[in-house]
Amino acid sequence: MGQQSGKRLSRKERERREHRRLILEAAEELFARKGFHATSVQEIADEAEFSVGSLYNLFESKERLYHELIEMRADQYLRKLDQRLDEADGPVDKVRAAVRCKLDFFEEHRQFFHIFGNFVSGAESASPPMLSKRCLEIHGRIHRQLESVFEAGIREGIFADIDPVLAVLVLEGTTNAIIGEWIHTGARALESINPGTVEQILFHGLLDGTANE
Amino acid sequence: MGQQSGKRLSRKERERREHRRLILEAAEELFARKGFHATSVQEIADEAEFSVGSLYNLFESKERLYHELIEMRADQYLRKLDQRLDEADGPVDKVRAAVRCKLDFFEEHRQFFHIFGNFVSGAESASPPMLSKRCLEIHGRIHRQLESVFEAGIREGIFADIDPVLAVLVLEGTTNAIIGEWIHTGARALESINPGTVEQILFHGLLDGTANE
DNA sequence: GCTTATAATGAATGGAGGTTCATATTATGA
DNA sequence: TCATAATATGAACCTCCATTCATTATAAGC
Repeated sequence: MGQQSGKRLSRKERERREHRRLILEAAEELFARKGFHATSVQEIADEAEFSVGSLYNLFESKERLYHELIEMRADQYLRKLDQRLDEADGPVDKVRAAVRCKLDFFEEHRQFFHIFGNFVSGAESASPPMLSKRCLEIHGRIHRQLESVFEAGIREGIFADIDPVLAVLVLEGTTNAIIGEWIHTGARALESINPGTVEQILFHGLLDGTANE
Repeated sequence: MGQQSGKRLSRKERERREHRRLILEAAEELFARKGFHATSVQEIADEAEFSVGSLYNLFESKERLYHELIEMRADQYLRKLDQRLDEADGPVDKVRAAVRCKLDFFEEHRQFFHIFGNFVSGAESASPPMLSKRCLEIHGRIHRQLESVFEAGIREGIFADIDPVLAVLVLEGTTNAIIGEWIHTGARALESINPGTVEQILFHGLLDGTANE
């Protein structure tokens, strides 16, 4: 009985995963709207149309559920970023790709930005129980990916000779602020903000290129 | 008895304020380290060496205490920013002043960054009970101040013709990311990050000025 | 010193919510 | 159809606090 070999999963296992997915989605919605502490397990279960007990059959604890949610999205994002970077040619295009990738991702997972936001600000030890090892690792990988793009660009003389770590921070900080504002003002889609303008600023800065000082 | 006219406060009143200050400081330390929900009123009282009851004589509720703390720092920051902007001459210098002001402020109130971070990411409705009206108003004022700097700069042809709102977001996002990283890595002081470099990037962008495309 | 007003105290209260587990339900297979 | 295993359920349990308030300590006025 049971455990199929290789790819194929038993119906049981497929159902289990589907149920987990449903609960994770319900949780995302609630965590995003009300935060970790203000969301009760009962509410999550209700929203997903399961009992509390079932939820606890699928997840070890509320905290673990929270972590798995973040890990899921972080993984998803990392995969998307890797792919887009791979498709792009040359440092400038790769930076463009990274910006678009992030905007696209958070347009699709708008709610997640509220959750993600908690660890933007370096709030590791904060209330929603600190990120899991796994998350920090993904975060590190994303940064390293981007750093290497800048390193390449600097080597090729395309980017100014700036600490790549700083460059990544500027990239991340800028996109975060823009996404935050965009979500905050409830704009329907990111059309309202032209990604080209963002890139324009990132690449050329705020000063008028024609004038001086 | 009591209520002095004009400036002079009764000893009672002065003590009252001093006690409030002590509690706010203790609360800042704890909220920053553990977040709003994970910090108990008992702990705050202990840290400040008061009884829980006394704390409740001085503050209406835990939530109000939290809000007053944020309002206090936000006020402080707004005053500092106004002053620095006033002292600076011309748009470029004013932007420089704004960057330095922020770096200075969070170097002095490092802990507060963790609390502040919660609302950077547009997490208005999140767990630490949504910002007070007052806070949002201060936040708005800060942004408007900066926007007007950019507007002036654009009018004078010094800055590129970019939506001032966007320019402010870039400024805020960049500095947030840098301060976050700086605190995160536990650097002793902001010397480790040269503000000049930050300004360099903000003004001139990431591309090498000498090369092209 | 005595009386009264003012402030400080911390044990008791009440409510909220994470987790468990005895029971009920459904699926499986003979 | 019945016996057995696997799942689902939600009420009860237990812990943790925010808040209150009767009591005690302190200060002010006489």
